[in-house]
Amino acid sequence: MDSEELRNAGLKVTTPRLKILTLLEKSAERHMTADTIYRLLVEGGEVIGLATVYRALAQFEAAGLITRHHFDSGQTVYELERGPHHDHIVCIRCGRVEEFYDKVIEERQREIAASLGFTLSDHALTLYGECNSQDCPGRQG
Amino acid sequence: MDSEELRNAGLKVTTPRLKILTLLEKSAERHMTADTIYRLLVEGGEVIGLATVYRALAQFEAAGLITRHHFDSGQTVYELERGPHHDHIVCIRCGRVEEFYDKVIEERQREIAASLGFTLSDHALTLYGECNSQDCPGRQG
DNA sequence: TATTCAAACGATAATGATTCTCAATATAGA
DNA sequence: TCTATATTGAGAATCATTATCGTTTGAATA
Ligand SMILES: [Mn+2]
Ligand SMILES: [Mn+2]
Ligand SMILES: [Zn+2]
Ligand SMILES: [Zn+2]
Repeated sequence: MDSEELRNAGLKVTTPRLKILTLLEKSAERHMTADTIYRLLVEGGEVIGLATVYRALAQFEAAGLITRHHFDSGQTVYELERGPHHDHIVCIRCGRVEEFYDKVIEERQREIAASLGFTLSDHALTLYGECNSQDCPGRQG
Repeated sequence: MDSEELRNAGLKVTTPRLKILTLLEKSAERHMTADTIYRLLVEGGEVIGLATVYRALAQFEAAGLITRHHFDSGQTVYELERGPHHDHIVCIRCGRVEEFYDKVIEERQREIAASLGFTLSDHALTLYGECNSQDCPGRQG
């Protein structure tokens, strides 16, 4: 249950936190902005403040429950930390986000950091391009 | 001369643009925020507006004279487009930025995009870690 | 060289995302 | 159930960036 996750993370089990966590789990879109989360909850009839959403997301991230990404769109997007690490490719036309993991790239990153005298602690890799989805506007066809 | 660069880029040769371009060329730090550029110019006795700096940087970028990066620090940083493409590693303690280019990673990116049905147009890769610089605060020793 | 006018400028207001403040409320433990 | 404390929601504040607007300037032309 979500209450468990919050307790394990050292966070009090509160109604707003449960609402947000549940939304993150059930939503079809894995990558969402704070405002999107806020809006979805409000549209769903919930009473919650935008500041609370931001606060909860910051706490979830500190607890390792979620990760945040800065795609070029400007806003920060959040996603539930489930499964192994991965990076992203974003369609510059329709915004679709796909995930990938590449062992070779991950290894090279470690080697590069080491060769430059850095102790690697994190990385951000995002690819941008045009997708071939049937729903993507601007597809030649 | 810098005037040449502006003309070739299809931009009028104006005093503010020359000041900014010259600063970008002469500054020891290759990666700077708009505000840093503005402040350095003002401190140097120049009269210029922050809005003008932002405008000029946007035009320079559109003209391919500079590139912009979004490191996790929040603000956008700009750098003169000189030499070949490269990515960055940033020290999370002192903010030092080093550049690198890795052929293997670049190739893998193309392959990954293709395998996911994307036409790759750009990418952003930034590594984060702790550097071993003598000047880096928090170094053990 | 003087004239002209669209482009560019600088000051400042506006915007959008995120964070802070604070009085009211809810949680976890006694 | 009672209490101390953490959390909440509304709205103000902040920070980076962009838009507005009256004035100035670059560069083409007379
Ligand atoms: Mn993801
Ligand atoms: Mn660089
Ligand atoms: Zn698409
Ligand atoms: Zn350092």
